[in-house]
Amino acid sequence: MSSELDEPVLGGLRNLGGHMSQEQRFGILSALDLVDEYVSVPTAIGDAIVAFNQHGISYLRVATTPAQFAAGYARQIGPRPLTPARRPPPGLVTALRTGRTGRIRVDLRSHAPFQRDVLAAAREIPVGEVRPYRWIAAAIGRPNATRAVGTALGHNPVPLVIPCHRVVRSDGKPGGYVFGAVSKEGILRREGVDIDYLVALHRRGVGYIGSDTTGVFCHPTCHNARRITDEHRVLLRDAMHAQNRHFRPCRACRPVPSAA
DNA sequence: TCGGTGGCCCTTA
DNA sequence: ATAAGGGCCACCG
Repeated sequence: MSSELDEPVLGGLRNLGGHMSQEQRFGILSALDLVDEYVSVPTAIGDAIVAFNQHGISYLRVATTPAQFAAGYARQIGPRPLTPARRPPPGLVTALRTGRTGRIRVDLRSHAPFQRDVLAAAREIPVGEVRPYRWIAAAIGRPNATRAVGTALGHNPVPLVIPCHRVVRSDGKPGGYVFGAVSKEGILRREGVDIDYLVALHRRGVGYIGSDTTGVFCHPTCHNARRITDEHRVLLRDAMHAQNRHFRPCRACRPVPSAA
Protein backbone atom coordinates (compact mmCIF):
# COMPACT_ATOMS: atom_id res chain seq x y z
CA MET A 1 0.00 0.00 0.00
CA SER A 2 2.76 2.45 0.75
CA SER A 3 4.78 4.31 -1.83
CA GLU A 4 8.15 5.80 -1.07
CA LEU A 5 6.45 9.08 -0.43
CA ASP A 6 3.88 8.18 2.13
CA GLU A 7 6.01 6.90 4.96
CA PRO A 8 8.06 10.05 5.35
CA VAL A 9 4.95 12.17 4.93
CA LEU A 10 2.66 10.18 7.18
CA GLY A 11 5.46 9.52 9.63
CA GLY A 12 6.33 13.17 9.85
CA LEU A 13 2.79 14.20 10.56
CA ARG A 14 2.31 11.35 12.94
CA ASN A 15 5.10 12.75 15.07
CA LEU A 16 3.90 16.26 14.62
CA GLY A 17 0.37 15.28 15.57
CA GLY A 18 1.34 13.27 18.60
CA HIS A 19 -1.62 11.12 19.60
CA MET A 20 -3.99 12.39 16.88
CA SER A 21 -6.64 9.95 15.69
CA GLN A 22 -6.49 8.66 12.16
CA GLU A 23 -9.44 10.88 11.24
CA GLN A 24 -7.75 13.98 12.56
CA ARG A 25 -4.56 13.12 10.77
CA PHE A 26 -6.43 12.51 7.53
CA GLY A 27 -8.24 15.80 7.96
CA ILE A 28 -4.96 17.67 8.02
CA LEU A 29 -3.30 15.70 5.26
CA SER A 30 -6.39 15.94 3.12
CA ALA A 31 -6.62 19.67 3.66
CA LEU A 32 -3.04 19.90 2.49
CA ASP A 33 -3.94 17.74 -0.53
CA LEU A 34 -1.39 15.15 0.48
CA VAL A 35 -3.46 11.98 0.77
CA ASP A 36 -6.62 10.31 -0.44
CA GLU A 37 -8.71 7.88 1.59
CA TYR A 38 -9.98 4.63 0.14
CA VAL A 39 -12.85 2.34 1.04
CA SER A 40 -14.81 -0.56 -0.42
CA VAL A 41 -18.35 0.03 -1.73
CA PRO A 42 -20.94 -2.29 -3.32
CA THR A 43 -21.88 -1.73 -6.96
CA ALA A 44 -24.04 -3.37 -9.60
CA ILE A 45 -21.02 -5.31 -10.83
CA GLY A 46 -19.53 -6.28 -7.49
CA ASP A 47 -17.51 -4.60 -4.81
CA ALA A 48 -15.41 -1.63 -5.81
CA ILE A 49 -12.72 0.34 -4.11
CA VAL A 50 -13.04 4.12 -4.27
CA ALA A 51 -10.48 6.75 -3.41
CA PHE A 52 -11.64 10.19 -2.34
CA ASN A 53 -10.48 13.44 -0.82
CA GLN A 54 -11.92 16.84 0.02
CA HIS A 55 -12.52 17.55 -3.68
CA GLY A 56 -14.51 14.41 -4.38
CA ILE A 57 -14.11 10.86 -5.65
CA SER A 58 -10.82 10.51 -7.46
CA TYR A 59 -10.63 6.87 -8.51
CA LEU A 60 -12.82 3.75 -8.65
CA ARG A 61 -12.07 0.16 -9.67
CA VAL A 62 -14.07 -3.05 -9.27
CA ALA A 63 -12.87 -6.54 -8.45
CA THR A 64 -9.55 -5.39 -7.14
CA THR A 65 -7.32 -5.67 -4.12
CA PRO A 66 -5.98 -2.67 -2.22
CA ALA A 67 -2.53 -3.38 -3.65
CA GLN A 68 -3.75 -3.55 -7.26
CA PHE A 69 -5.91 -0.53 -6.63
CA ALA A 70 -2.99 1.49 -5.35
CA ALA A 71 -0.90 0.50 -8.35
CA GLY A 72 -3.60 1.60 -10.78
CA TYR A 73 -4.13 4.75 -8.81
CA ALA A 74 -0.46 5.63 -8.96
CA ARG A 75 -0.41 5.02 -12.70
CA GLN A 76 -3.49 7.06 -13.56
CA ILE A 77 -3.66 9.70 -10.86
CA GLY A 78 -0.19 10.00 -9.47
CA PRO A 79 1.99 8.86 -6.59
CA ARG A 80 -0.27 10.11 -3.83
CA PRO A 81 -0.49 8.11 -0.58
CA LEU A 82 -3.71 6.28 0.24
CA THR A 83 -5.02 5.69 3.70
CA PRO A 84 -7.95 3.46 4.68
CA ALA A 85 -11.25 5.19 5.43
CA ARG A 86 -13.86 4.04 7.89
CA ARG A 87 -16.85 4.82 5.68
CA PRO A 88 -17.62 6.00 2.13
CA PRO A 89 -18.49 9.64 1.43
CA PRO A 90 -22.13 10.39 2.32
CA GLY A 91 -24.62 9.48 -0.39
CA LEU A 92 -22.20 7.51 -2.53
CA VAL A 93 -23.56 4.03 -1.85
CA THR A 94 -27.14 5.13 -2.51
CA ALA A 95 -26.11 6.99 -5.65
CA LEU A 96 -24.34 3.92 -6.99
CA ARG A 97 -27.38 1.77 -6.22
CA THR A 98 -29.84 4.06 -8.01
CA GLY A 99 -27.47 5.22 -10.73
CA ARG A 100 -28.30 8.82 -9.86
CA THR A 101 -24.72 9.90 -9.31
CA GLY A 102 -25.05 13.42 -10.71
CA ARG A 103 -24.55 15.19 -7.41
CA ILE A 104 -21.57 13.17 -6.25
CA ARG A 105 -18.47 15.33 -6.36
CA VAL A 106 -15.52 14.06 -8.35
CA ASP A 107 -11.89 15.08 -8.35
CA LEU A 108 -10.62 15.38 -11.91
CA ARG A 109 -7.76 17.73 -11.22
CA SER A 110 -5.15 15.43 -12.71
CA HIS A 111 -6.95 15.18 -16.05
CA ALA A 112 -6.65 17.23 -19.23
CA PRO A 113 -9.36 19.75 -20.17
CA PHE A 114 -10.58 17.60 -23.06
CA GLN A 115 -11.01 14.63 -20.74
CA ARG A 116 -12.86 16.71 -18.20
CA ASP A 117 -15.20 18.04 -20.88
CA VAL A 118 -15.92 14.53 -22.13
CA LEU A 119 -16.59 13.23 -18.63
CA ALA A 120 -18.76 16.22 -17.76
CA ALA A 121 -20.91 15.58 -20.83
CA ALA A 122 -21.24 11.90 -19.94
CA ARG A 123 -22.56 12.86 -16.52
CA GLU A 124 -25.59 14.47 -18.16
CA ILE A 125 -26.99 11.20 -19.43
CA PRO A 126 -29.85 10.11 -17.15
CA VAL A 127 -30.35 6.62 -15.75
CA GLY A 128 -32.04 4.35 -18.28
CA GLU A 129 -30.86 6.38 -21.27
CA VAL A 130 -27.90 6.17 -23.65
CA ARG A 131 -26.21 8.47 -26.14
CA PRO A 132 -23.77 7.78 -28.96
CA TYR A 133 -20.09 8.70 -28.70
CA ARG A 134 -20.78 11.24 -31.42
CA TRP A 135 -23.23 13.00 -29.13
CA ILE A 136 -20.52 13.70 -26.57
CA ALA A 137 -18.25 15.00 -29.31
CA ALA A 138 -20.93 17.43 -30.47
CA ALA A 139 -21.81 18.43 -26.91
CA ILE A 140 -18.27 19.58 -26.19
CA GLY A 141 -17.92 21.41 -29.48
CA ARG A 142 -15.62 18.89 -31.20
CA PRO A 143 -17.95 17.13 -33.61
CA ASN A 144 -15.18 15.12 -35.28
CA ALA A 145 -13.44 13.95 -32.13
CA THR A 146 -15.64 10.89 -31.61
CA ARG A 147 -12.72 8.57 -31.50
CA ALA A 148 -10.88 10.69 -28.99
CA VAL A 149 -14.09 10.67 -26.94
CA GLY A 150 -13.90 6.89 -26.78
CA THR A 151 -10.30 7.07 -25.67
CA ALA A 152 -11.12 9.65 -23.01
CA LEU A 153 -14.00 7.58 -21.66
CA GLY A 154 -11.70 4.59 -21.60
CA HIS A 155 -9.58 6.56 -19.14
CA ASN A 156 -12.54 7.52 -16.93
CA PRO A 157 -11.00 7.39 -13.43
CA VAL A 158 -14.42 7.00 -11.78
CA PRO A 159 -16.59 4.60 -13.81
CA LEU A 160 -20.15 4.17 -12.49
CA VAL A 161 -19.88 7.49 -10.65
CA ILE A 162 -19.42 9.12 -14.04
CA PRO A 163 -21.65 6.88 -16.15
CA CYS A 164 -19.46 6.31 -19.19
CA HIS A 165 -21.36 3.02 -19.65
CA ARG A 166 -24.26 5.11 -20.99
CA VAL A 167 -22.25 6.11 -24.05
CA VAL A 168 -22.78 3.61 -26.86
CA ARG A 169 -21.99 3.06 -30.53
CA SER A 170 -24.12 4.64 -33.21
CA ASP A 171 -25.32 1.25 -34.40
CA GLY A 172 -27.01 0.64 -31.06
CA LYS A 173 -24.48 -1.85 -29.78
CA PRO A 174 -22.91 -1.08 -26.42
CA GLY A 175 -19.30 -0.83 -27.57
CA GLY A 176 -16.26 -1.08 -25.34
CA TYR A 177 -15.97 -0.51 -21.62
CA VAL A 178 -13.22 -0.09 -19.08
CA PHE A 179 -14.56 -3.11 -17.16
CA GLY A 180 -15.36 -5.11 -20.31
CA ALA A 181 -18.24 -5.05 -22.78
CA VAL A 182 -20.12 -7.73 -20.85
CA SER A 183 -20.31 -5.61 -17.71
CA LYS A 184 -21.43 -2.65 -19.76
CA GLU A 185 -24.37 -4.61 -21.14
CA GLY A 186 -25.26 -5.88 -17.68
CA ILE A 187 -25.24 -2.42 -16.14
CA LEU A 188 -27.31 -0.95 -18.95
CA ARG A 189 -29.91 -3.73 -18.75
CA ARG A 190 -30.13 -3.26 -15.02
CA GLU A 191 -30.73 0.43 -15.59
CA GLY A 192 -33.61 -0.47 -17.88
CA VAL A 193 -32.02 0.00 -21.30
CA ASP A 194 -33.31 -2.45 -23.91
CA ILE A 195 -30.22 -3.02 -26.01
CA ASP A 196 -31.83 -5.52 -28.35
CA TYR A 197 -34.54 -3.01 -29.16
CA LEU A 198 -31.96 -0.33 -29.94
CA VAL A 199 -30.01 -2.64 -32.24
CA ALA A 200 -33.22 -3.71 -33.95
CA LEU A 201 -34.23 -0.10 -34.49
CA HIS A 202 -30.90 0.70 -36.06
CA ARG A 203 -31.09 -2.31 -38.37
CA ARG A 204 -34.40 -0.96 -39.58
CA GLY A 205 -32.68 2.34 -40.29
CA VAL A 206 -34.25 4.20 -37.37
CA GLY A 207 -32.05 6.68 -35.54
CA TYR A 208 -34.63 8.86 -33.84
CA ILE A 209 -38.24 8.81 -32.73
CA GLY A 210 -40.61 11.72 -33.22
CA SER A 211 -44.04 12.69 -32.00
CA ASP A 212 -46.50 14.01 -34.58
CA THR A 213 -48.37 15.86 -31.85
CA THR A 214 -45.45 17.84 -30.45
CA GLY A 215 -43.28 17.86 -33.58
CA VAL A 216 -40.28 16.94 -31.48
CA PHE A 217 -37.76 14.19 -32.22
CA CYS A 218 -35.64 12.35 -29.65
CA HIS A 219 -33.06 9.68 -29.08
CA PRO A 220 -34.95 6.40 -28.67
CA THR A 221 -34.13 6.10 -24.98
CA CYS A 222 -35.03 9.71 -24.10
CA HIS A 223 -37.67 9.84 -21.39
CA ASN A 224 -39.70 12.10 -23.65
CA ALA A 225 -39.59 9.55 -26.48
CA ARG A 226 -40.83 6.82 -24.20
CA ARG A 227 -44.00 8.77 -23.45
CA ILE A 228 -45.07 9.01 -27.08
CA THR A 229 -48.09 6.79 -27.68
CA ASP A 230 -47.95 4.28 -30.50
CA GLU A 231 -50.35 6.12 -32.78
CA HIS A 232 -48.30 9.31 -32.60
CA ARG A 233 -44.88 7.68 -32.81
CA VAL A 234 -42.93 8.47 -35.98
CA LEU A 235 -39.76 6.55 -36.85
CA LEU A 236 -37.04 8.76 -38.29
CA ARG A 237 -33.86 7.82 -40.06
CA ASP A 238 -31.56 10.62 -38.94
CA ALA A 239 -31.57 14.25 -37.88
CA MET A 240 -31.57 15.50 -41.46
CA HIS A 241 -34.60 13.42 -42.27
CA ALA A 242 -36.33 14.64 -39.13
CA GLN A 243 -35.70 18.31 -39.86
CA ASN A 244 -36.88 17.88 -43.43
CA ARG A 245 -40.11 16.60 -42.00
CA HIS A 246 -40.25 19.67 -39.76
CA PHE A 247 -39.49 18.00 -36.49
CA ARG A 248 -37.35 19.96 -34.08
CA PRO A 249 -34.74 18.39 -31.81
CA CYS A 250 -35.75 17.56 -28.24
CA ARG A 251 -34.28 20.02 -25.77
CA ALA A 252 -33.71 17.26 -23.24
CA CYS A 253 -31.80 14.69 -25.31
CA ARG A 254 -30.39 17.05 -27.95
CA PRO A 255 -30.15 14.92 -31.11
CA VAL A 256 -27.10 15.70 -33.23
CA PRO A 257 -26.56 15.54 -36.99
CA SER A 258 -24.79 12.42 -38.18
CA ALA A 259 -21.10 12.77 -38.95
CA ALA A 260 -20.01 14.42 -42.16
C1' DT B 1 -24.20 -9.08 -41.73
C1' DC B 2 -19.64 -9.16 -40.75
C1' DG B 3 -15.04 -7.61 -41.36
C1' DG B 4 -11.65 -4.66 -43.22
C1' DT B 5 -10.17 0.26 -44.34
C1' DG B 6 -9.25 5.01 -44.07
C1' DG B 7 -10.27 9.12 -41.59
C1' DC B 8 -10.43 11.56 -37.34
C1' DC B 9 -8.22 13.66 -33.17
C1' DC B 10 -6.40 13.70 -28.45
C1' DT B 11 -3.01 11.66 -25.33
C1' DT B 12 1.19 9.47 -24.11
C1' DA B 13 5.67 7.39 -24.59
C1' DA C 1 8.92 16.68 -30.76
C1' DT C 2 6.77 13.16 -33.13
C1' DA C 3 4.57 8.99 -33.91
C1' DA C 4 1.54 5.32 -32.48
C1' DG C 5 -2.66 3.90 -31.01
C1' DG C 6 -7.47 3.85 -29.08
C1' DG C 7 -14.35 1.99 -25.69
C1' DC C 8 -15.53 5.41 -33.03
C1' DC C 9 -17.78 5.90 -37.63
C1' DA C 10 -19.12 5.59 -42.45
C1' DC C 11 -18.36 2.97 -46.34
C1' DC C 12 -17.48 -1.06 -49.14
C1' DG C 13 -17.34 -5.89 -50.56
